[in-house]
Amino acid sequence: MARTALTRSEVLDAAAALVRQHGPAALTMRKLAAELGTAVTSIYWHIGNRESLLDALVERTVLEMGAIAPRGTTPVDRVVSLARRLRRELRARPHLIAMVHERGLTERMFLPAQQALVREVHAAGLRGAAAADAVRAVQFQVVGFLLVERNRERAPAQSPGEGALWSAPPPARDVPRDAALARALARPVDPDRLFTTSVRALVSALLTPPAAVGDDRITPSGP
Amino acid sequence: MARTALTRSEVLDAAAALVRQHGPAALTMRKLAAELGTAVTSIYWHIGNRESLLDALVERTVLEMGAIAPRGTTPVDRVVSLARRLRRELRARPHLIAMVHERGLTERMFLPAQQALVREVHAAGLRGAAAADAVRAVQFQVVGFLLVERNRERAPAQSPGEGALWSAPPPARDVPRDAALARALARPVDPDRLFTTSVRALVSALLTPPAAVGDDRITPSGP
DNA sequence: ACCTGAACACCGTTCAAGT
DNA sequence: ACCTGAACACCGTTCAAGT
Repeated sequence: MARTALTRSEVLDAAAALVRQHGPAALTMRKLAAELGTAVTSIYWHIGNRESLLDALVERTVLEMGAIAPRGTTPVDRVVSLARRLRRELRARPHLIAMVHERGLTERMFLPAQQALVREVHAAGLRGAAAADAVRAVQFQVVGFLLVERNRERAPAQSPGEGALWSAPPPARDVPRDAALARALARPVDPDRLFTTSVRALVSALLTPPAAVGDDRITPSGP
Repeated sequence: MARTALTRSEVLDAAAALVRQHGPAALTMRKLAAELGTAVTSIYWHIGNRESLLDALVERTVLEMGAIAPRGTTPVDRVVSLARRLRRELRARPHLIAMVHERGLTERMFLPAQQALVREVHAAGLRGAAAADAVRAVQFQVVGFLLVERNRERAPAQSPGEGALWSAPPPARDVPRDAALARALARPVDPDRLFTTSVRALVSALLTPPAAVGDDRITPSGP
């Protein structure tokens, strides 16, 4: 009995520790109370129910996600560097990022990064709606890649995986027989490389003006 | 008492219905048993525990996800059409897709689509490792976009959202003041349009070799 | 082979009662 | 203002027992 007064942030710290080590499922109110040396119900007084506890945890993570500075000289390089640093930051907090995602707050967490993107896209000469499109395309691309990547890491060995399927002869009739391609697809993905390649392709297509060599693109009209 | 013999697929049907309507959290063994008119423990005999029930449900969804045929004439158009049809298919099954994702099976679910991509990328003239890179870049892009989109839909009105932040003057010093851009970013995202724009940008950057204007593509006979 | 109820060990949450 | 234990309504899972 008679421990020092329980504080909200103390509860959050303990909860964050539990989540960090064993994932959000391991965070039960009773375990948390035991960890803190209090009665379960004290937590309710300070934070409310489990849901708002998780919300508070997520809120914290979002705030910790500060602004990021780009590097490089060309606009494409700078945007790519932004994307890569974002990716590194997020990969350091897998569980909490997942919880941010589950709560639909991923976008908000990315707002500082969005502002940096706006700066670079503007510097590249894009204006108005076209600039906004470019910013959002990159943002979706980066966040999306991270989610896919997280997904893949959780299930490292799937069966049948790409490897098994592509080292055998292609099952569908009209899939071309390209040995080098099949070999490449049978190898595991190198996320670093794929990420950089993808972002660079997207960004250079978005930032370089169409150059108008007899191209058919005018304004995209809705389908 | 005395209902017709319980079958595995009957259990799965009932479970799928529960998930479809109220999400996976609403799928409790007791509710499911009540729905089926059996004892809770009968389910254990047929399927095992809750986890393997969910696994079976996910397995089913993956199998339901058949191959998809591309449309259009140019390689870029055909790849974009593949991406768009994939997106439509997946958006029809939000809860189950989320469960597939949680189990790290998203990649496997996309294997048929991957084969279609290989076909198109090959037809566009890419070979070997470069072709594999292109296929994977597109695949990650599509899956990633879907995950981000799902995330956004779950939290339609975030505060402070992009809107609030961009309709006020930019908080960071060196964020450029571009009224049209700010207005565009304050408007809600149009996912259809953004998706098509992004995929098209990525694909055209990946498929068009840096030079070469006069090349003819090598035919696929497309439906 | 299939199904059952009882029991166990866990949950989150509420509430009246303490200080 | 802060903390408590008891109690409630839910879980998933096991198991011995039925047919």
